[in-house]
Amino acid sequence: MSRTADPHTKDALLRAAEEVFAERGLASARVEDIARLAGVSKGAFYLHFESKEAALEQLVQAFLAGCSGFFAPPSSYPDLPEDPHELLAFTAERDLQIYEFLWENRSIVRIIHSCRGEYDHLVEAFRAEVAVRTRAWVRHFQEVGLFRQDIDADLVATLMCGAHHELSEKMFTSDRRPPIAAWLEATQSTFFRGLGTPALLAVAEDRKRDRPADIQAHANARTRRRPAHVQRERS
Amino acid sequence: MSRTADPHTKDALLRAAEEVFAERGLASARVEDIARLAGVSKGAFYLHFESKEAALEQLVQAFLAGCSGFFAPPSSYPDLPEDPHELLAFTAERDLQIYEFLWENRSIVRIIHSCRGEYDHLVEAFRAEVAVRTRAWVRHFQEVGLFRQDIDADLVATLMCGAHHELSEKMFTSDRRPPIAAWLEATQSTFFRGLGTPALLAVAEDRKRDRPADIQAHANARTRRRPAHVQRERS
Amino acid sequence: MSRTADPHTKDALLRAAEEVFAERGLASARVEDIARLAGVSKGAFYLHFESKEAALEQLVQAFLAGCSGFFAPPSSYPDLPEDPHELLAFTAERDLQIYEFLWENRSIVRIIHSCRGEYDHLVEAFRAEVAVRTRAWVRHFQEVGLFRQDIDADLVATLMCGAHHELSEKMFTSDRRPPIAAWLEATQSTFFRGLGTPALLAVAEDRKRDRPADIQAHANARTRRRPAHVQRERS
Amino acid sequence: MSRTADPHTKDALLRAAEEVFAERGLASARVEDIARLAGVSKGAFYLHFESKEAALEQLVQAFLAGCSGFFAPPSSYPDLPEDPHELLAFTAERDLQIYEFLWENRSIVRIIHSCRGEYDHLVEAFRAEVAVRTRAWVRHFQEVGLFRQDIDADLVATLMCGAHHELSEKMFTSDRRPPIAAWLEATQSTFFRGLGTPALLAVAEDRKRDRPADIQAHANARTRRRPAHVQRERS
DNA sequence: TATGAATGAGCGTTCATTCAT
DNA sequence: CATGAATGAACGCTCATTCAT
Repeated sequence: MSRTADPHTKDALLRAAEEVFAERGLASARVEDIARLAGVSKGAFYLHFESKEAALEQLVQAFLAGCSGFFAPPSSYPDLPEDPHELLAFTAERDLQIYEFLWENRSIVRIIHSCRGEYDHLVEAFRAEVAVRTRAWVRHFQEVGLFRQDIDADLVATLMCGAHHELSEKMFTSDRRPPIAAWLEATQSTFFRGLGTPALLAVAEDRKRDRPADIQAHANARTRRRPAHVQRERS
Repeated sequence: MSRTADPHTKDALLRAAEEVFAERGLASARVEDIARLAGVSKGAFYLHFESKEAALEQLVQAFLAGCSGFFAPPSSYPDLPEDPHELLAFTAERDLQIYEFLWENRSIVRIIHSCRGEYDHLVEAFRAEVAVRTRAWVRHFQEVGLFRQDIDADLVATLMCGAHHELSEKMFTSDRRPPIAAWLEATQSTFFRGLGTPALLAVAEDRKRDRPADIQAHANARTRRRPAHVQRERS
Repeated sequence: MSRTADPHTKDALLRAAEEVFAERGLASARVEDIARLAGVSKGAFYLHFESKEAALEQLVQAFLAGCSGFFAPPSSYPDLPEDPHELLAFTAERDLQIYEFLWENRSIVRIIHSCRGEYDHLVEAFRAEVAVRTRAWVRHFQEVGLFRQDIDADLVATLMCGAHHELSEKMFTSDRRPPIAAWLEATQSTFFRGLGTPALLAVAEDRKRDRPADIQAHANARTRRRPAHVQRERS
Repeated sequence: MSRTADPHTKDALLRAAEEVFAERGLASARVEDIARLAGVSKGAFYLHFESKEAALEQLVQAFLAGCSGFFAPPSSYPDLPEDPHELLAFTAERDLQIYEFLWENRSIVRIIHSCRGEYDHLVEAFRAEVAVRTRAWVRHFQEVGLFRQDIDADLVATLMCGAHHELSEKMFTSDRRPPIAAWLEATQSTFFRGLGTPALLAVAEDRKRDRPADIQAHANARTRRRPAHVQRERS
């Protein structure tokens, strides 16, 4: 009976906000630009969001929720494989998924990277959580005898986060999809050598022999973009 | 040639700008705040700077020039030691100096980290240059047989830049000076193991034996704050 | 002639408008609030009223029409009693009815009192009319020898209007019904003494002796709310 | 040394605000209009006032302060004359001064009269205070035997406030100065008859004989416009 | 040089009104 | 008739920049 809401509008606004925020920064992103890019009026923006900040928050939180889903701490996997082979396979696959997700959400990642100053409360907790989880994984690897005992888990987590942070940024410098699998391979190799025990290196060596560089086979493992309500099928 | 302006004013404005930019972000830093903090009027600001952006630019470029001085590519050192021991000592000392400089200039570093969006042209070139120089050093280490041949210098430079980037940020999370030398020690150890040849590891092992943890001896090596043209004489 | 609209809707909208206007003032009353309070949509509001102002106008005019009905000039009563006793009884009863009506419509009265500035064209004519009619009554009382000849009917009408205006506002300061009859008694007494001839005072004295404070007998004389065209049948 | 503030600006803005508020009502008065009328820019307005409301508040409070000065309660006059003749002369003079002041500040009075709804907190206290002081005067007249004992001081104060309220509004309906003294004469006469004891009436009669209508002699007693911070000498 | 009052473009937000359903 | 999403003109306020002193 009523005029039905154009289901496109809110999504279009979110996408437009994503783009404008990523392009112009948060403070200088203009609501008018977002609305124009979404093809609606400024008023329509305020029909869907309390404020400019609220739109950013929705954007960021949807992304963060997605991230969290991919990057849980080891304690949250009751059936985490004990076998080193399988554990490495598991983490490798998880990293691929994460990078896939980051690639899909590269606009938001850029926004988040620029969330310094007034808006960083939105991501500070997230950054801290990522550091904590990374450290938890480092410790887990120490406990199962794959990382050396003489490393400082906290510092190492910092280095790994930074390296991945930079690597993921490198992904976004061009619009072409980078060879994620190869990058991860090299990154893992570096950190495994840098932090691993002889046991880890042996297993890694085994794995390399098993997978003769067929590592591109994941490219179809489409992860959803905005996981919840905003599907983005893309057959 | 009349009496020149109070040389204190411009300097005070730069310091104030540094603080306000770091505190409030670039877009929401107000010229009025900068002027007030410097103890001068808004008008005085415009006697010294074309615009808010110009002040930022001067600030950033003075810092970048300082950075460049510390972090030259290997080709610019005609007398770079060939002896691995000395080379490692040289790079270790250089890294200490860089971190010292970063710590001294932590406000600007924070600003630069937030230079996304509208202002990133100011630092993009710098980031790229850092990456290029890091890669040059990686290649140099490969050439002298200290880093493995099978690593991708470009990717590895990315990882190292990212790790150091994050590590330097970690420096700024508190206002207390962190144990820089220990951090660098651990970082170098990780990357040396991750990327080095057996030759490098042997040398590193030697060095560790030689320096029985006296690594705090640098704490007084005050580097000047704004190295180049921004001297703050008027003693 | 199709089925007419739900007659409840327009009425509900008028009631809601009355409440919202009275509560928030005219300029800051929002159509959306009115519609929500009436339990209909914003669109429905515009099915019944041209604009926000039109709704106000209907509201005010319905009230003014009601007022006019109660407070006609003496010339419009062909059978106005000539006997002073009866005339005083008539005007006393009329005043009670007016105050009763004002009490019933206190929301609108409050709105009207705030109708300065942009909307006062709606009530200016009414105010003027009230003044004119009051003056006509003053003159009538002069003609029948109850008010003194040496008073300025115009000025006196102003004073009386103002006094009643304030008195009626005093009614609305609390939500409890005030002792209207006593108030009117005292008010009439003051003005009768202030303006009346000895003849009037004698009659007033008589009347006071006749009515031994039975003045609350009117409290059940419910006058209808919106008297004229806005009847709320649909019983 | 600095560019000195145009002393005209703030005053011009206050006067302009007075006019625009009086003309358009508070809610729909546009800052831009005020600034334009004052001959300055919108920004200049905010240089002098925190907000639109703040300007109104300054305007109103300066006026209220002036009013209070003129209309103190009897208790604040230690040397209030006991002689009825002199007391009446005193109050008559005071009323003239008040009306003079109201006439000078008629724009603000109009604004205040329209201060219903969102802004009435500014004047509610004032209205209440006026009522309280009026009642105090009524009681004083009762105590000195000039007003009858059987009147309700509270109600009577309401009537008098209302009458004067309306009378003062009548002043503003045209731009020509009304015969204030004559109006007050008639008003006092009405209320003295309505409320006074025979003693008061006798004194009033005396006074009327003494002053053969020379009542316009006050017209040059210019009271200053904005009394507060702008002087209040007039010993 | 230095000041700070003045400017005015710009932006976030509101809300009366329209219109597709 | 009814709905409520969409529109867009306002308007309050901010702040970089100018300029008279």
